[in-house]
Formats: sequence, C-alpha cells, structure tokens
Amino acid sequence: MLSLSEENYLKTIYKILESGQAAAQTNAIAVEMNTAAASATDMIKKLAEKQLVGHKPYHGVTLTIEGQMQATNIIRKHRLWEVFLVEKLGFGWDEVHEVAEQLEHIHSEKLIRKLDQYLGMPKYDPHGDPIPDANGRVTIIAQDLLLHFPINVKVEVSSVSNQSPELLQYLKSKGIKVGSKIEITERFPFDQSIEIKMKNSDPIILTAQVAATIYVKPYVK
Amino acid sequence: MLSLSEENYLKTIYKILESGQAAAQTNAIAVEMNTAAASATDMIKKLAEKQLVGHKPYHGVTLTIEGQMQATNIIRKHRLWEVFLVEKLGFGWDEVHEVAEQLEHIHSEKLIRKLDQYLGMPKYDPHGDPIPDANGRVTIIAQDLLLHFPINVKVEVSSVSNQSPELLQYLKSKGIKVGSKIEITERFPFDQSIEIKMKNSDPIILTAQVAATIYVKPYVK
DNA sequence: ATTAATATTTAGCTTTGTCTAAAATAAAAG
DNA sequence: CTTTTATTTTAGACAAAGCTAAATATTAAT
Repeated sequence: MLSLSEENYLKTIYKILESGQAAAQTNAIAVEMNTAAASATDMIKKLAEKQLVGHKPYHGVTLTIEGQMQATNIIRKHRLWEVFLVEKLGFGWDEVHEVAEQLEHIHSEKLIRKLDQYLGMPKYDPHGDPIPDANGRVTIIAQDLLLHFPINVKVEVSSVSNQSPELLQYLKSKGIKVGSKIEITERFPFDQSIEIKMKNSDPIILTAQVAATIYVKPYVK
Repeated sequence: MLSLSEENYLKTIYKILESGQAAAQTNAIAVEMNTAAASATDMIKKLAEKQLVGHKPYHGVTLTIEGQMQATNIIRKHRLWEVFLVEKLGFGWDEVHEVAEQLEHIHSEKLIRKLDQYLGMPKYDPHGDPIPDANGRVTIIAQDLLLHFPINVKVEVSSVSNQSPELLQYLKSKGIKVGSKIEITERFPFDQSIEIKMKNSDPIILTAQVAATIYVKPYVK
C-alpha cells in the first residue's frame, strides 16, 4: 500500500502530465509539492523502484500503467468526496479542496464503491472536473478557455481549473459557477480582459488571469 | 496539530482510563497499540511535554483536561463516521471499525459539525456507544453486562463492547443487535454460559466470553 | 528484608521523508 | 564549440516513530 507522500507525488506527476507535458520535470514536481528538488529526486527513485513511474535521470518522469491507475484512483476519490461535501453536507465549492485532500487518502475500496453509489455515480465534481471511473477511465469533454472563446456566442461554464478558495469565492460573488450561461460581449486587446454578460445581471469585466481559469462549451439548449 | 500517532496514543490512553484504571500503564498502552513498551515510553514523554498527559515515571499516565478534550474529539469523530457508514452508506456494523479508524483522523471542525447535523445529531453509534458532544461531554447510560444480569427479566441490548468483525458477525448471524429485546432463560454455572430467548427465534446459548461483551438495560415498553 | 519477577526507561539503531550544500549534467548563449 | 546558466542528482544531516537489548525501578514472593 502506498504512503501518503507517495500518493501525493503520484497525483502531482499525473497532473503535470495531464497538462500536456511529455515528461514531468523534477523541478516542476518539487514546486507543486512545495518541497526541495532533492526531495523530489529521492521520491522519484522510490516510485521508480516500485515500478510506478519511469525515470530517465535528468529527463523527467512518466507514469507506468500501474502508476496511472493509482493516480487516477486518488483523483477519483478526491472528486467523489468533493461531491459529497457539496451535495450532501452543504459545503461551498470554495471550501472543499483542503478537506478532500485529506479524505482522498482513506484506503477502502468498499467505501468508495458505496460512496459513488450513494452520490448517484456522478460524472463531474463541483468544479466541473471529470471523475475517473473505477477503472481509471476519464471522460474528456470538449471545452475551451473562456479567455480564447469568440465574442457574442452563448456558452456554458463547464469547469474551473483553479482550486484556490480566493478565486472560487470571487467567482461565486460574481454569480459564476459550473453550468452558468454567459456570453462574451467585448474583448479588450490591450490587457486581454473581457466583458461578459449573464442573464439577470450587469456586465462583468474579467481579467485575463481569471478568464484563463474558466473553461466553457458552446451552449446547446 | 497532533500527528496521527499522537492521536492514536491519546485515544488508547483514554480507553484504558475509561475502563476504570486510575492510571494507564506503559505496558497496557503498548499492548493496545501493538508496539514495544519502549515506543510507548517515548510517545508518553512527547505527550507529557505537550501537556496532554500527566506522567509520573514508573507509575503510569493520566490525561490532562486538554488531553481529554483531544481524545474525546477523536472518539466523537470515529463514532459519527460509523453512523454515517451504517446509516447512509449501508455498511454492516461489523464492517465499519477499520474505515472509521482512518476517518477519525481527518482534521476539519467544519466537516464534523456538518456531518453531525447531516446525521441528525445522533447520540449513539451503531454499537450503542455514546457519541461525545462537541464539548467532549459523554452521556453515560445505566447498563449492565448481560453476563451478570438476573434471569427471566426482559432486557434490551444497549451496546456491544467489542469491535472485532468476527464477534460482530457472529452476533448478527444470531440476530442480536443494539435494541434487540432478549431474556435470559437459564444460566449454567459450570462454564458461566447462558441461554437466552428472543421473540420469534429458538433459544440461543451464549458462552461467558460472548455474554461479557453485551451490555443491556431493563426493557421498559 | 532480601531475592526474584515484572514493568519501565534508557541507549543506540533503522526507516521514511525531508532539508542544504556541493557536484554533475544538460541546455542555452555567445 | 566552448562557456555560462539552469536543472538534477548525490552526499550528508535531521526529526518522527518505531525497534531491540541493556539498565533501572517497582512489586511480589520467599
């Protein structure tokens, strides 16, 4: 069975690879884990010995099939717990990340199977991220960054790619959540900010930084 | 914040003291924790430095007020999670202990407050053990060991003082659970076993060992 | 009241996961 | 194509939590 630390490293490596990198660099892992690069190197060696990652020294790491299974399983647990916290216990979407970080490390197949059933086998977590199934399969939906989306097209918010409570609270205060219908009404090239419009609310200006965390899909009624 | 190990030691010390001892002996703690006595000594020193236990070398430990608060809080979390697992997820009472041992170490005041509400502020866990309130107060109910109870008096099972899945499964198979109405119909002095009768079932013989894990209270309709 | 038995503590070592500083390698720049 | 810069790895230490073996207290027994 994996230690808490091993699980967190695997999850981090998975996230880096998911974001499009061919290999996860030691430094990127260390930054994400808030540890020294040397610590990351040590852990990489251990995970490589356990056949969970492939490691070509100085050239980053990749996940083996087994490593991928473990990583998606942790993410599956994290996201299911987030659904539980929001849907059943009434947490806000901005309050669940830290607690789910702990809950994701509970070891019990049966618990997750039953939790999944209890929640109605949800496909997405409260931030719109897909929940891997028990076999580690993730359904990827077509979505685009709001930041880059054409003007004057009605879209639906499909996910938000940032877990910081501050950002999530900010979006909540603007009435923006997963499922919101919005439309870009204007784009300001000088700072890449955009103006959006939602039903029953005044136009809102979003900075590029914020618009780069929001994913949308075309709205089909 | 306490480490996992510190929490487990505190819980163990609490349990030993709860069972009537004036002080918890190093050895008793080590046995309960499945560690060497030397390890227990080390941890006792650490907990004493943190003012969570009082330690007179060679004469066992007691809990300070703060140590007691911490211990009851862990037990509170353990028992609330057990209720959740049984009531909401459909676990059997014999399947929850191990998972709750993990869940009890999740750190989040808010989580426990909301879980408690979600479960309807239960007073007892699935084994009939009282759930301490948020201030660490435990409601102790009058109950007696079935083993020592008079014959031919109708009683209600109030709790079962053993968490081993084997025993709990055994009781389940006999139809004995918290709330069951039973009556001792005969007592066999030579081995202290007893014969009990429950509505709609044949008489059952319970060994002294089993009858010593079952607590009952007089049945008042 | 000694001695024997039991319980507890101390001493020294191990593993896990972390760190800093130094050495080695790869990539970028001139 | 060499030098500078950035990244990665190695070496050596440290804290937490555990262990065994040896030393020390306490309790029980003669």
